[in-house]
Amino acid sequence: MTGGPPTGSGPEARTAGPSLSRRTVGRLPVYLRALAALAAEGATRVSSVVLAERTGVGSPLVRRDLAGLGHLGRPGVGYPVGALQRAISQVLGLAEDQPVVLVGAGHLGSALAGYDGFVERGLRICAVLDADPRVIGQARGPSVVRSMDDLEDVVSDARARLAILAVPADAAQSLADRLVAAGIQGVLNFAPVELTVPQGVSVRAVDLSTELQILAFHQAALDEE
Amino acid sequence: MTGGPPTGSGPEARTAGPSLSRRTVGRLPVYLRALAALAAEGATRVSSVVLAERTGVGSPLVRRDLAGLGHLGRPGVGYPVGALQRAISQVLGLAEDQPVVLVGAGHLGSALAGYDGFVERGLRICAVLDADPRVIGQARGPSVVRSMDDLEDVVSDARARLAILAVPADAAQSLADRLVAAGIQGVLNFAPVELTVPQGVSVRAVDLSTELQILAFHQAALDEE
DNA sequence: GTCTGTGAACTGGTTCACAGCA
DNA sequence: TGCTGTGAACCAGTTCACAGAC
Repeated sequence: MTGGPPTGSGPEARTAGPSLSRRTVGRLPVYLRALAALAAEGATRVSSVVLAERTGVGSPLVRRDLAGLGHLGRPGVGYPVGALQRAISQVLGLAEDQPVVLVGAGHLGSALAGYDGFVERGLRICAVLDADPRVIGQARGPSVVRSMDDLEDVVSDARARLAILAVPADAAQSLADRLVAAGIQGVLNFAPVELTVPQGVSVRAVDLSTELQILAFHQAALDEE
Repeated sequence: MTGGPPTGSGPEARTAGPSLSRRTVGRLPVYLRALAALAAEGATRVSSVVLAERTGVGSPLVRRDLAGLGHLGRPGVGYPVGALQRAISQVLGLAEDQPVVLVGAGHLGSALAGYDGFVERGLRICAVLDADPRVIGQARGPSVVRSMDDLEDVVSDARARLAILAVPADAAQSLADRLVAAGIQGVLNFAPVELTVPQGVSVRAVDLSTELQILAFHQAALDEE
């Protein structure tokens, strides 16, 4: 996980500051995933201990995180699964579907375009763009690849605020600039470069090579004993 | 991020404990990436301030992290780029190539198989496996897809310790069990489920949906002002 | 008895500020 | 003068432990 500087004033600068820390926000989607599984199993209530087991988080921390969402839990009973799902979705801004522009229709972009997990959680890929004329017009998941020239139009037509960058490293910065100029406020970057963006725009970086290297360390550490 | 308990006694329990903290290890690959770029530009020395600018990390922290690798920096001069690259690769266990087994040859697996970034940093995909008979025998990057039945053979033949799981959620846990039984010590998991593994095995999770949801929060937070 | 929410203690990680080497 | 390495101060985040609701 890299993630760079989240770029944007601290979470405490908000009205009636719910004071959800960076780290807490990072765990909310994890809870959401576990809650979806519990709901599918028919559970209607869940305790902090069960949620801890399902997520690997530690029950005191689960309680502290969830307490920040408002008084949803009932002592002696637990948390209502449905209400908790709604509360987390609300806080994450996923109460209604959020359009996402996917830039890059290579292998990785194609994988993302076809990923079911997004739409289930309020994220909808509203367009797929690529610069290669040979792939324009082809289907990628439910979308059809459009020309990179349409970037600005696509962003403003869909009123998208989130974008995924799945392009080669050398194209990433200039595309990020165009996305931001078009109104994008959050970029999920898969290119192995550090993006520079203005204040108020947030970037999260997923560098596959970085993740593997971190794993390699643990393995190397094991050896050394 | 998730990643579960790094499983294994603390980093300080090692011989001549270099005491690299979890967070520091997570930043080392980021430095490595910046150093590769600097080397490509012909730089032979770099200061903590420049490295900070290139990575977004903050120069005091860069110095503290690098100090943990041994006395590589020269006051008034900076750090030698090549030596720093070697030192980090060494610590990460990437001094010589590390074989990685890729499980799953769907869209995501195919993207990973063709990703150049791995081999440049000491990670080599040594085999690609899939359960679907229709894709067995097809090329994925430089590899040919083999049957999932070969999993145990592939792991032991290559003496692989690292694996990437890019399979549907419902297949992930049982494949993880097989990988671990075959000798894998680190798993990079792309399936949106929490894996359970024995002590001594480390897991890092990359959940694409989770990343986007975190971004969505920042964007939602902006609105609220 | 069970389980939440939270003050208080604690841990680890980051920044500061500066001593010392080139 | 420029820059590293590091003790000391600082801060965020986590765990502990328990009061109080059910």
